[in-house]
Amino acid sequence: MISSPPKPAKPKLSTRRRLIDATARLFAEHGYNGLTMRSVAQEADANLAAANYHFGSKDALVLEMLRERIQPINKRRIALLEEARLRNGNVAPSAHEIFHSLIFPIGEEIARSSKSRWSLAQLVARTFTEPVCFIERMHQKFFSQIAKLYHRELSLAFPNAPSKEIHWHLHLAVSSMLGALAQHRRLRDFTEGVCSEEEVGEMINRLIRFVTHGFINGINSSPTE
Amino acid sequence: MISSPPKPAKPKLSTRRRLIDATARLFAEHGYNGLTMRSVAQEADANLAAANYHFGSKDALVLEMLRERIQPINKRRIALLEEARLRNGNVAPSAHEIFHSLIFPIGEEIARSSKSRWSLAQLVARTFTEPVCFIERMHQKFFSQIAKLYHRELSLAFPNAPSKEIHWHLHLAVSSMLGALAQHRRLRDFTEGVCSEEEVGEMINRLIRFVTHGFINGINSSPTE
DNA sequence: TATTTTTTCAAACAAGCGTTTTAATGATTG
DNA sequence: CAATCATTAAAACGCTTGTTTGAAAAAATA
Repeated sequence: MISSPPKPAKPKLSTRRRLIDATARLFAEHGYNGLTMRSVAQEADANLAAANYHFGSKDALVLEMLRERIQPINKRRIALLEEARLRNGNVAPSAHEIFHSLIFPIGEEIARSSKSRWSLAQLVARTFTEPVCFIERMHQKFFSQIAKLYHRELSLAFPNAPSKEIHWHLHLAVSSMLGALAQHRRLRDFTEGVCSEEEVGEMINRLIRFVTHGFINGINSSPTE
Repeated sequence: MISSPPKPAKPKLSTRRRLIDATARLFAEHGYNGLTMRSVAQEADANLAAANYHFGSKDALVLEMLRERIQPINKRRIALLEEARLRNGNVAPSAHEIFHSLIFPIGEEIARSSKSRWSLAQLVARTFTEPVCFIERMHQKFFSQIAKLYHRELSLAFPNAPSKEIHWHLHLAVSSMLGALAQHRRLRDFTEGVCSEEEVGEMINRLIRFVTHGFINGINSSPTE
């Protein structure tokens, strides 16, 4: 017999919290159009009207979920860039440091969200793939400035490379990152069971090396003026 | 005055043909869930019931469209591999030749489909991103064998590399390819107008170089035994 | 031309969607 | 305790979805 209260296992989170978490899971799995208010309500163990009460609409709910999930990643990116700059004594960070700061924070967040580890990977990837226009707008708002930042940073690391080449290969690097995140759940199938989705850290490290090398060699084998 | 018939501009294609083409456009743009039978009928200038009459269901329609679009690409891939092998006198193709054969056929198909050039890029990418389970099954059917083929080919090109490393980096290369295809339509926005989506050939060539370098350096900076 | 088969069309079907409404509940404050 | 507020709950709204129906039109066959 235990003296603890009969229901200690469920310190039930707020409805709002459960709705956002459920939205994240379902959006990652089924995309915007495949996510329904009813499925969210069921997954969150809440009433159908709760989501509309707390957020106003489906759009606003998804938008809030995305904001909450993506902003800390971007802040961490900027922090890692600063860190590298300080470590080098105000010398421009290397390509590897730059792409580490871009990709590593995602790995950290995936590791933090212990349950259904790689759902965040899919969520980030879906943000870029979903055709819904408001996501594009949000994405532009959230990511256009950080894209400019990385272009500046890479221009410092490769002062001889033309701006257009940096644009091209940064685009390829970001696309590769998103592709790898989106495809991660298929890793086991694709590799016939040899590689496992559990090895998220492995994936992140290999991915950083992969895009770094792709970027450097791409830049170097292009016209330098 | 011309002797040709009064309506030479519209040698109207068969309803079936128009339905498949419309499905391809709308699937690429809006994904499976965003594609509706009514939108297909309107885009194809056909009756709502026509699609169900010719294909039986929405699933079957999309499946047939995907089969028709993807199979020629895979055949071309295998042909290019054969070509490279013959050119080298039965010596294993290089990494660049291998990834060229993987990616170049997509560029060819994009160039062939003159109208709305990059919609095929999005279509191929969406095949891998869409959560609909039957697409996953189809994808497995269409792509698992070709994945094995490329793993074999790369094992010959890098005889000292462990099989698992090849699996990892082939997965990254394919993911990068899909990511680049999916993100291609954002190229102009992402690069602040510096790069244009029109330069499909540019993109394909850079992409081939990018993943080749990423793969080679990734393999070489891994344990070799 | 007559007959059979194939294809088109408008209309309707049940099911699922996001959202709204109205009432009941719970918590907070005076 | 009473009163005010925030939250939950069930039911319904109008709309869109994929699919089916039955008759009209077109094409093919004899």
